[in-house]
Amino acid sequence: MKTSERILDRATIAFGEFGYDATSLDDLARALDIRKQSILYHYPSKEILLEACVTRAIFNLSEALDEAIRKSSRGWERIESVVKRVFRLANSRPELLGLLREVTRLGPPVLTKAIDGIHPLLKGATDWLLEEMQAGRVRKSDPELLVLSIYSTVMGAATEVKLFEAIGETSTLRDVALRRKELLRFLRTALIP
Amino acid sequence: MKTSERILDRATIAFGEFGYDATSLDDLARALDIRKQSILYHYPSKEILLEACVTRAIFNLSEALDEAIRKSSRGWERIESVVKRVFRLANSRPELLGLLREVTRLGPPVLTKAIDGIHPLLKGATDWLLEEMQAGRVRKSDPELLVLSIYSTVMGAATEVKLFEAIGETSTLRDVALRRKELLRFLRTALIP
DNA sequence: CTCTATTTCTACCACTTGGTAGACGATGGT
DNA sequence: ACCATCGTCTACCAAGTGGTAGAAATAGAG
Repeated sequence: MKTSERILDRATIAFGEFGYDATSLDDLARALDIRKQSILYHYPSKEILLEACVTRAIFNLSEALDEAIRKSSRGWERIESVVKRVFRLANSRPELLGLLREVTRLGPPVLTKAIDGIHPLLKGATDWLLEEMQAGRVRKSDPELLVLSIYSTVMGAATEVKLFEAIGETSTLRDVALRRKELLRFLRTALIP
Repeated sequence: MKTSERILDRATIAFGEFGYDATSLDDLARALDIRKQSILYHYPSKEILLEACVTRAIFNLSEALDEAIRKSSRGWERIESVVKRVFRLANSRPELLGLLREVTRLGPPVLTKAIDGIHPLLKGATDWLLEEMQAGRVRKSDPELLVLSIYSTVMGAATEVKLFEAIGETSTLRDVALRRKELLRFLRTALIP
């Protein structure tokens, strides 16, 4: 595989899992068994590397969500499909969601760029929700706030696995599935009239 | 005020807002206009300082929630009272919730200690929810998972102000109140039969 | 005032950080 | 065979990291 891609993969995992500040270029280089200066050849600074990770992560995320959206088009089915896809993603590539959360923590300027990438997704979601509300398939309320509510709920449930583990909740596949089911019920009663 | 308290205040804000790794002892000392070694006199290491911050933050949090709980005892009223209190806290002392989130990100060993402190709160909440479910005042479901769902929902809504701002949502007091109202409606329809 | 304990300071230190400069080697086109 | 481009390397560096040692200041008790 191309070195630049390997760096991006590893950096995304490290930034998403341990955080930007806690990950040094030396750490990355060691993990990749190359020299730090090779990283800096492909990505001239740590921040540029971060931006590259974020851009690609958002692209991957959009892909996954688009796929989930295409699967079903209306009402609860689509919401369910999206939530399930996010959970699958949280399981198969936790670093993607982790990175996203990390970015909101870091604030501008990375956050600003990230938002630009996510904005179409949010816009699409609010527009769709509005339609569904008007068609009476979703309880009426402010669609924009609703999207954010759902976002933080799903994000929280999907990413706070570490917390659950520390509390004593186990995290086998079945447990995660159970939480997903519970969350879906929670969302469904809140959203569907 | 006692120096050790001043250090604790400032460190809690810094750790909660910018993160543990991004905050150096030199930064803290500068902000407090004392020398780094004075910090290390009161708290022999950075990690010990963090633990002290977390312990106190959790104590403050427990206090606030206990107060909210005492205000009303049953059904939706109590949930509403607690959520409102959390939002007030997120507004008046955002660093407390920020620190809590930071700790879940950092993982053990700090997280382990933090959980010990939070556990009674969670236990109280699940027990109470179970009672309410049996009394038919709250929709029946797994109380433990429900607490975690509510936790991440409220936490998300309360802390992701930065994200909202970056998206373009303004964050005046009125806007926050609006989001709170929306969240309460969301919770209410999901929880109350 | 003096003794003692507490607190804050100056002066360092070993180590890590992100980043620069430039040598060395591979690869492919002419 | 030659050269140019690309990629990786070694060798450094200035700034910042958490932390130690011990000197100076401060303050309360006798």
